[in-house]
Amino acid sequence: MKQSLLFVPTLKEAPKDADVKSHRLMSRAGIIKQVAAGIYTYLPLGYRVIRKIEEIIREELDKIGASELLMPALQPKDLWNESGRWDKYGPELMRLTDRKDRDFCLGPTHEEVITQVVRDYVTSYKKLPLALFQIQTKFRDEMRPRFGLMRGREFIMKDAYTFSETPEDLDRWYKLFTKAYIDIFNRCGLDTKIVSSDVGQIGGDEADEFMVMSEVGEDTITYCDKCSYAANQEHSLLNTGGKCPVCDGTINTAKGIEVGNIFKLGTKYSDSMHGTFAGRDNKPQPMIMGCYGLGISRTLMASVEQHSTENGIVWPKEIAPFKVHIIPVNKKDENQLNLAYEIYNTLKSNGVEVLIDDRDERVGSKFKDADLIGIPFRVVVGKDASELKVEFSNRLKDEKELVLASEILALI
RNA sequence: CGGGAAGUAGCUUAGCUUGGUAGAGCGCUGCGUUUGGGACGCAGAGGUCGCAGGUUCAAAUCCUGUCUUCCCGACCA
Repeated sequence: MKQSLLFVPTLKEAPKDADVKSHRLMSRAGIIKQVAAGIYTYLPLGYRVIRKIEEIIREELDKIGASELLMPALQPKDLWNESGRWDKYGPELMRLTDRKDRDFCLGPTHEEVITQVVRDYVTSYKKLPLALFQIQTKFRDEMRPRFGLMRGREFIMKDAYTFSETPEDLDRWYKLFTKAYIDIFNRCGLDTKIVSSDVGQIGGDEADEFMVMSEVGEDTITYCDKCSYAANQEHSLLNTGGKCPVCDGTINTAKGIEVGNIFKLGTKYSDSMHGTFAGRDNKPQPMIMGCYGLGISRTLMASVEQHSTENGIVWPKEIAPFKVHIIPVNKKDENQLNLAYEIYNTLKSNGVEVLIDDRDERVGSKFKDADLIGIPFRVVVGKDASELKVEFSNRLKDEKELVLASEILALI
């Protein structure tokens, strides 16, 4: 892609409303633009990262046998009355009426819709188990949206639901999703801790959260300094210096961003919404459900929070909007420009996502922008172009070397 | 929803105390000079001073109301 054609509106100064690092950087780097409190536009660069995260999720969920569907954001009140949540959910539920004055809400989550879908089609144990997921924009009228993409009123989420015949099968799915989540977050370059949590609004029997350790996190995690014990503080009620409930270690606390949560729902929704199937004895029994959320826009935010300095982002390889950034120093120097395009074409024809800064900017501005937008590999084509040499840097390792243009493909 | 802060050009902001022609930096347009870390000169464009009412000869400035945004808290994934 030519940078002159890519819409990357970078800013020298961050908008004053951006307070946390990731918000400042994403605003300055042309990743997102705020539209209202907790509502954002994903600009081309940001949307590329979103799609990378989504693809990783699709690959990993495909591996465990979950299939993707897409449910409506707009949902009728009737369905929410079935589960009883129309009245229980409170003002966080975005409610609206259509022209006939019928009540609807914008889905904050999709247990009701998915239960309706599955109960109407799956009527026998022979059709179980089933794992379905979607990637969709969710709506929650937060009392206080904050920290950029951290807590939005509109956000992108992957939500999955499993339907099992037995508790043992639910346990199996729960483990499969746990493993898939670990792989997804690893591939997104995020270091996560799995902590046990309260079941909250969604309800159910058991729940775990995937936390990215960060000072701007809203949750407090208690964890043991010796063993692998970790829990959300609201759940564990432990404090720093306390004794580990599992071993003889000591409890520490740290802030975390919740990027994923998984719940064993049990029969909460299949009971209230008649999600039953004919069992092996031909008697109706409720489907045993699990639900598995993963905040995609929040994962983007957490990743920037973790992989950046005040000067810019350094994307983890797998979610970087591009892999290589080529910067011709002086466009008027034919040697440089030709070599830059030669490298560009070679990389492109080898399937490498590459961005070339072909803009009529001074090189200083190009470097500053490149630092900001954080593409992991950088190729600077400058004064050594006549000898076919360029400066190659791996920004993840912060090293620079002069290499032959022909070597680049092997270095990335 | 309680407490605090802030709304002036695309972004950052000065001016407000003490009412009297709305200023700067960045960005943008044109011309020239520059060209390995956000260049320089000259000439320009761009503003319902959040909105509504009030006081006044006169309001960005004073008063009232309202909307929006951010931060802390409570709540929530």
